[in-house]
Amino acid sequence: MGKANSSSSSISSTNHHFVISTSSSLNEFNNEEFPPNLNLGLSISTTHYVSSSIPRLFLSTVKRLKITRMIKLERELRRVQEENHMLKTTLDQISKSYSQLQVQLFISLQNQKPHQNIEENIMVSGQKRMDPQECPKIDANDTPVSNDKSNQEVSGDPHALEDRSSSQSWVSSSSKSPKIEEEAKTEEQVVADQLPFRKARVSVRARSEASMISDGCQWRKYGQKMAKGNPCPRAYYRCTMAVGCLVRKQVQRCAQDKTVLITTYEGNHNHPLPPVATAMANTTSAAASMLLSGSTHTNQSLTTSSGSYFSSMATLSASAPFPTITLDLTQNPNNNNNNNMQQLQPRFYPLALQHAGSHGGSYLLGQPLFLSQKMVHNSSAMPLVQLGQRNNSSSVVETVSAAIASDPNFTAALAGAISSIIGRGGNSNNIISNNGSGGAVLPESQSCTTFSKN
DNA sequence: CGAATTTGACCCGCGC
DNA sequence: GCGCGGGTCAAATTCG
Repeated sequence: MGKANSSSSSISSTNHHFVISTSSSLNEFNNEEFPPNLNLGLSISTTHYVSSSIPRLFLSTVKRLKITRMIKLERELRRVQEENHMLKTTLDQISKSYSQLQVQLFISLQNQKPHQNIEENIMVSGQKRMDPQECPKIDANDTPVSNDKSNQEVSGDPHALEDRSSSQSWVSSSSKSPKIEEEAKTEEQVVADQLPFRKARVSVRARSEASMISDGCQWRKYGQKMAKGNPCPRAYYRCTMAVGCLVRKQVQRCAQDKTVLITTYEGNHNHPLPPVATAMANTTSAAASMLLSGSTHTNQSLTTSSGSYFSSMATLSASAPFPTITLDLTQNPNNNNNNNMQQLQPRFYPLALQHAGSHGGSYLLGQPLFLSQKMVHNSSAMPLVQLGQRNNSSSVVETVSAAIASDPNFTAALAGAISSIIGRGGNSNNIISNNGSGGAVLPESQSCTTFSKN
């Protein structure tokens, strides 16, 4: 500013004091966007007193000019702050929309080959297709292992998102080949560029007597520890289906109800998964995606509509250390006053699970879908997809995609996905058999599949 | 004998 | 800085 301006400001008699306490918005403006005068005005953040030696008339004139100027600056500042606030809000919304679109895109891509055989294994969300040599063990799991769901969960969108956010450590510590490592790194970079560094987890709680529920993947135990607050030890497993697979899981019995087995998955598979696992992965990935894209909002409870099988709620926790999705399916479905639900009981289990502890002998299936969810983000409850609907043609992916597309509320998306699973009943990929009524028959023991927070 | 599991030691982050 | 707890490593052990 010119000399005149400088002098005028220096003789200001006002006690005008610019406080730029919430200057974050201002900082975002380029200097060029700022009127030169504004910069000057803001720079004068201290009170300036009048010199008594200056003629009174001149002083009042200067004072008036100064006050006028200050008022203008204040208005400008207010306007800029409001504009900045609006821009931030808009950016926020765009970011969320972008995340959701990413999920949908991924799901759509996967959906192009939804019902292929294992030989045509689909790369898990956003993951590259592996060379047969890189994943020699994959064919082994022709058994329609249901735990795919766990895998899927890990490998699905959650992977896409989680992996990107969490795989770095896994990759770096793994013994994968340089080629794989490079590819994985690329994916990670993509994710890292797109998402904040967060690590999502998806847990599965199953009511089972077995020590572990098979999920279609091959796991190797690498540790066991006693966790605080739980008399039951926690076992640590890593996926061995492919070299350098980033997925790990923890298995522990619920302290309150030892019949409930809690399996927590983390990371994305870097190899193809059995179709069933892939389908589930899509569902869980959608959940994780929503979780990750929702940022840290306040926890919210969501009660499903009365017409669906989902009587309780799912829980998504974005709180540290890891955002986790919790789906509690262990509750007794009979408590649900849904007629359809009871009709399916007690023999229909949407999620095929295999008792790993029994060496793959018997399969555990989740009880009739019984979801409990708490949503972290979006509060608006979306109408749930009726589980009673038995659209065999709709895949989990499709359902989830549609649900997410119509509303970001994950609860609904998950509900739709699971409902489609039920609807498919005796999918060839499932171990469970179709009893003709669209439900899967559960042999012997019953288990609940639950996604829970660790 | 090789692969998988067990288990104590170690590392790291976090709270006090 | 120290202790605690979660997670991982790796040698020892077990299993097929």
